Amino acid sequence: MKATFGEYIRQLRTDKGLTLTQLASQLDLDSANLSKIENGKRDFDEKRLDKLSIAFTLDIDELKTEYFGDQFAKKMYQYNCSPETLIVAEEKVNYLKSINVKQVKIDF
Amino acid sequence: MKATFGEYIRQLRTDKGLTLTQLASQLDLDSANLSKIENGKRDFDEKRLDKLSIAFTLDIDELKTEYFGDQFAKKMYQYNCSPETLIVAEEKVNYLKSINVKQVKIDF
DNA sequence: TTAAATTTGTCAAAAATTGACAAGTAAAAT
DNA sequence: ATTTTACTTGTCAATTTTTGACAAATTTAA
Repeated sequence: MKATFGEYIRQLRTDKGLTLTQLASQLDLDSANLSKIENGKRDFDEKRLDKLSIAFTLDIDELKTEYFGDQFAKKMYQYNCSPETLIVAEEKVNYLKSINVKQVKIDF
Repeated sequence: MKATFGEYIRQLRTDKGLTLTQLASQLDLDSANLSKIENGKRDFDEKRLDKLSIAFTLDIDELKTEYFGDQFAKKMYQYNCSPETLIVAEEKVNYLKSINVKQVKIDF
């Protein structure tokens, strides 16, 4: 899956033979705005990820991976970030987890 | 460098023997807000990255790497994203670059 | 114990995102 | 051909989020 998140949704939708209006209603969204989302002119709101996963019986974690991967990619592209950014991100996630573990251990 | 972006700034600042007020003024920022940034209670605004790079004679690209790496890590931690997210992000950056190249070639 | 440095709370202003609708174009069905 | 359906685009007020600013602690160190 290399496409943008918008292209991904469009693929899912057309594969299932749904119109914008049909899917939009399942997502509690205006069809005009869904069109913009699919065309990369608006962001998909993360609070609708669960509805999207239900609409297409997708695993929510895979969906989050697609969604946040897309978000990060857009930022990196926009700001011309080096690939190193992602390695740093990985280190920092681990760092955050490690200090949280400490916190939890201290708290109890 | 595993620390958060806030911890990173604090390190730079104290190493140079600057007070919050002194650095804040270089960044055109309130010292109270800089304190919050260092303590992870507010976000550093990306529009000040250039001022930060000047204040500490840092390479702007390294700084961006730290900054966006931190942003991504926070999101991933917050939403409990799988490490796979970063791989997807990398693929999608390449995808965005590839379609942009096409565009450019078509445009001229 | 006084002064400087840092932290925390609050809130209005500014900025960004969202929802909604109107008006357009494109595609298809009749 | 023309009507209907699907999709796209533009706009804007409303909501939400972020920011700047200041007052009032608390902590640290002279």
